[in-house]
Amino acid sequence: MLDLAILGLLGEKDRHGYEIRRLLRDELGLATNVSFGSLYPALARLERQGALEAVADPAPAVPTGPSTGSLSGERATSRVRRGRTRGLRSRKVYRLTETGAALFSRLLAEPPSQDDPRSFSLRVALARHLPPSARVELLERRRALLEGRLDELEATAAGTTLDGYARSVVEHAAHGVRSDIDWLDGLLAAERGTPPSRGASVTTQVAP
Amino acid sequence: MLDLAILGLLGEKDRHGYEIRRLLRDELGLATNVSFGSLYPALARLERQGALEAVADPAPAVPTGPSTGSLSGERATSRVRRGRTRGLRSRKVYRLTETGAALFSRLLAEPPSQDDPRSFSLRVALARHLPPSARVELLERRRALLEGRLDELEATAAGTTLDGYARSVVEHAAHGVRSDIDWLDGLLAAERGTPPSRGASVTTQVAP
DNA sequence: GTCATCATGTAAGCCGTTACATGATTGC
DNA sequence: GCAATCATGTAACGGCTTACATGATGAC
Repeated sequence: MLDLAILGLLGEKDRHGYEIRRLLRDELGLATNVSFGSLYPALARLERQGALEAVADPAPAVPTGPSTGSLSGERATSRVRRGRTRGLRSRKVYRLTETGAALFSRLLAEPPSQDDPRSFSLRVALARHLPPSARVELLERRRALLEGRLDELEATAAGTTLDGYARSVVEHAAHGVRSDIDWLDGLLAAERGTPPSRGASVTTQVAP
Repeated sequence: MLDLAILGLLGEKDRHGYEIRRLLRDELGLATNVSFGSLYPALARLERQGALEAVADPAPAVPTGPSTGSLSGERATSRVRRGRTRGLRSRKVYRLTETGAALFSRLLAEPPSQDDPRSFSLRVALARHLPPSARVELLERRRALLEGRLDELEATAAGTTLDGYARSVVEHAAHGVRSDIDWLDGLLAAERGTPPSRGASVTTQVAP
């Protein structure tokens, strides 16, 4: 999970750990901040595995390239390089290697863990890196799973053993699942180029 | 989390582990089955702590008594005792002790972990055991938390850096949070004896 | 007599957390 | 010069999962 998210973020551009943490929170859906105690070890591990490599700092100045985003990088570099001799406890910027890119594809393609909805959401958030057929399969698998869960929830709600509070919880859960299914249907419709219906458009237009 | 759920279930009546697992799934909202590897150790631990005690077995057959409680225990014992000499690997039925009941109240009252929505849902499902003021506080705290989360999500969605898929994920998440808030508002209204509005009633009437 | 289901448990390990420790940069 | 914030890391631990091992019961 974390690995996949990190790799995905690093696919866009080189970044350092602290920045990744912020992006994890508000670029991808991961509501809560990942803790450092899990982020840094993950980065270290990925580096050991050869999926990432530390690039002393991004953009060794010298604007020889047409680089995008290098400007800020350059400034950062010069700042660090110029820095106090004590240096080295500054940002550590990582770059995705080819091995890492391959790992990313592999992780992204593998089925999300049944539980932990974040595993699924993350894959959708990164869906642009997936071939269209894989996208549809991802969405449809999830849809089937939710359909099953909805049945269970409705069966439970039909039972008579529940008191008001417990029943309300179950009914609200069922409502949430229905809403998820509707969302997936919207995404699937967009995926197939079939606008769901004129007038009532899906909340988001997904196509590039 | 698990402890609280177990204690809650055992508060109603004596049960054995396997049964608890089933109830965890479809009586309380806990969608997915708890694994044995986590359930049985939890039961053992609670027993060691004196929160539970094993009562050889409750009542198989022999409808001699109107018994609630101890009588059935005796009968159960007899079945197990009578059993194949190899016995003893049969069901192990637990009863909630007073210590356990106290522990239950304590756990139920303490604030749910911010993450893991199940922690909150579980408390709502068991809300009948909570004094009304605690119920309202539980719901309002959650409401405030969700309100904050919604702001964050909307801010993220407003950002321009997201591609279609990521944006859709964030927007759907925001929708879910709004739906949760509406649900809480319904529960709070019911809690205060103020029916939300005529015509559009809440999905569930919570009052006894 | 054998298969499915009910029932209890142990062992290893994953994935994350909190708490702690440290250093660098910026603004006042 | 000091505080806030940015930044990286380690240590200990927690809760849950999977996989494994075992036994009892009932149906056919």
